Amino acid sequence: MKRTHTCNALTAADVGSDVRLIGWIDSLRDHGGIQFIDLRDREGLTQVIVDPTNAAYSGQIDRLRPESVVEIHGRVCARAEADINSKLPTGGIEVHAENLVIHNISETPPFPLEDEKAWKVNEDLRLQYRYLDLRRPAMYRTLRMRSEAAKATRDYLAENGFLEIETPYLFKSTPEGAREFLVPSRLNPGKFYALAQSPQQYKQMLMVAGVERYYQMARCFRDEDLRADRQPEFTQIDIEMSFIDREDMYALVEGLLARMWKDVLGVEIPRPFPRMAYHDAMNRYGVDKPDTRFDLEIVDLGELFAQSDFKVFRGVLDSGGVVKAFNAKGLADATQGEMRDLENAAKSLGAKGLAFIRVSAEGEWKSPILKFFSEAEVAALKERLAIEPGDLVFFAAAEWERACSILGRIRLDAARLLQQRGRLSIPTDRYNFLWVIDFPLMIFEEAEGRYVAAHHPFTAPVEEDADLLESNPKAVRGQHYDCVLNGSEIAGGSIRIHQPALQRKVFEEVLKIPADVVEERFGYMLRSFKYGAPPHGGIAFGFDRIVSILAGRPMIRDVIAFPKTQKGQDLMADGPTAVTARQLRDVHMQSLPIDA
RNA sequence: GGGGUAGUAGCUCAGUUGGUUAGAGCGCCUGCCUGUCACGCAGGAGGCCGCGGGUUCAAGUCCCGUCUAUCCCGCCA
Repeated sequence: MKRTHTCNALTAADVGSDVRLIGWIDSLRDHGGIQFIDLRDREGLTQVIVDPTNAAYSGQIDRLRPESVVEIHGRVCARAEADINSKLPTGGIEVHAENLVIHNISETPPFPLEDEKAWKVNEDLRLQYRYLDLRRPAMYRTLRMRSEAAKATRDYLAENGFLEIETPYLFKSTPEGAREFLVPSRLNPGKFYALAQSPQQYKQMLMVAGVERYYQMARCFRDEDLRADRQPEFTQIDIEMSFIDREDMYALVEGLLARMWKDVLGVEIPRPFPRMAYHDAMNRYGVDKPDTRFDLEIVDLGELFAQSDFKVFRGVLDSGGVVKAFNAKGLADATQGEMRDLENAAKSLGAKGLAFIRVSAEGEWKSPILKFFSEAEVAALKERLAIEPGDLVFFAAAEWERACSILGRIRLDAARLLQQRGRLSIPTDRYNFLWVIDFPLMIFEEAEGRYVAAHHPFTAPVEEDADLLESNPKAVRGQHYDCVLNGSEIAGGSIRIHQPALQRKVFEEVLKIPADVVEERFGYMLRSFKYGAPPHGGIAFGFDRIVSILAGRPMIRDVIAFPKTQKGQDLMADGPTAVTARQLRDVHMQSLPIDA
């Protein structure tokens, strides 16, 4: 080994020993007659004393630059009392260099590598030089947390009898779900693989195969537009179990998350997790992944305005819609710009406008719609929404789901504004895990004029609802469950259908997929179910999202070693690229002009 | 596909109603310095103001287009 110790290892106990250290020059302080080098490796920093008169290396030290890699041979010395640096674990000692080997002189880095400065650097530059970005302690820390989270996962699942099994990334195209990355087949001219968007079908086949307990840290590929929390390739903790029901899955998952939080953060999380029905989540928080760390809950005003003279509200109610509101407590001083942003956000979700009541510090109500309310309605609003001076109340009147979504979005935006004003605190070290359950199995897709699976077509209906499959599909609840943490969906799964007849019925009669298409896409699956498919169910965790929450980073790019940009580019290696005509010919493809 | 934000020195940014030679901090280079740890001091170099077009006597600044990054909507069974 080139080193005897890491740069975080030496303490007063090592004084007098001869050591070899190797690492990067974190900083270089030249005082003329004496020079200080902070030598850095992934573990920490050690101060090295360089004597410019030392003939063993005096000819070389002028070449030293920050980020160069050097090997130091020297003796550990105690620092004088006044020179001790209490900010460093190694601050009580320093290494006096007796010899120095320069392994690599570094050019000046294109951006500062100090954590506090680097976070402000343009991300495209950091991505282009990702190997330098990752050298920063904060980035190394997230990589390490990710590794620890993966290890906790493997430890826990292995202890619970799970087998880690790899499934193919090269799968066949199943255009039912997300857009896929296509891979041309050289050996099968004109045919294509698709990169797996998830191991869903394989893991169910493993259950038919009698594996009983499967998991995998699976890479998944989806060719959809990206977001701060979405990458074209991402990692799932993919789990499937046989002979279980929903309660077994909740217990397993709660145990796994508790283990991760314990092993990575040293935090005990309370169990069992609370549960909330999808309808309650939408009604109270306006989303299916509520952040329950703060209130600002939505209130239904249907009864209040059922007989109202205010035509806008009354009309929506009469046509089957809802009227809802929530009190953004203490936000009456929202600026015009902020109100405009909120209204635009509401409009982007299909609102016609964003009605509000602003209550001044003196208690005066100001609102464009106030004149339409009766005195009784005003009094009732005040009571239902606990309206006080300084409050700002938002309304939505629309069909149920739209009204919920609009206020759900405004609720989150309002919370952010309240946070900026210091009137609402949403602790980042609070972990509100939550099960969202009782999702509808199917939703009616207006554009296609048919029902589509809300989750995926393999989800089993809740048993007592199964009779409604044909008569009233939208009333059927699925045995689907989402695990939500602080407003992020971190896992989702379901108990699956394991009887071939029911699965075929869902495909053909409910989802209206033609029989020949069902046979082509899912024929093998239906066939397998005829040979004794066990009852089974599973779940998949968004591993990148979990790690980003553990690490306290707002975007998953920060917890992926080599992420892609919003346009799917790898700025470091510079992909994707064009390929040669020869490569295309090999896979029986031809490149056409873009506008052809 | 749509909407927003940003792009000025290696990095982070300032640049007023369009007006002389485009600035600051950090970094970089040179020199000095034996106790610093974001060392200090003195001096210096460094600019296609993203790119293309337009308006104007005059554009970093105004207009149009375009590229890149980013945030959001659609999309993500």
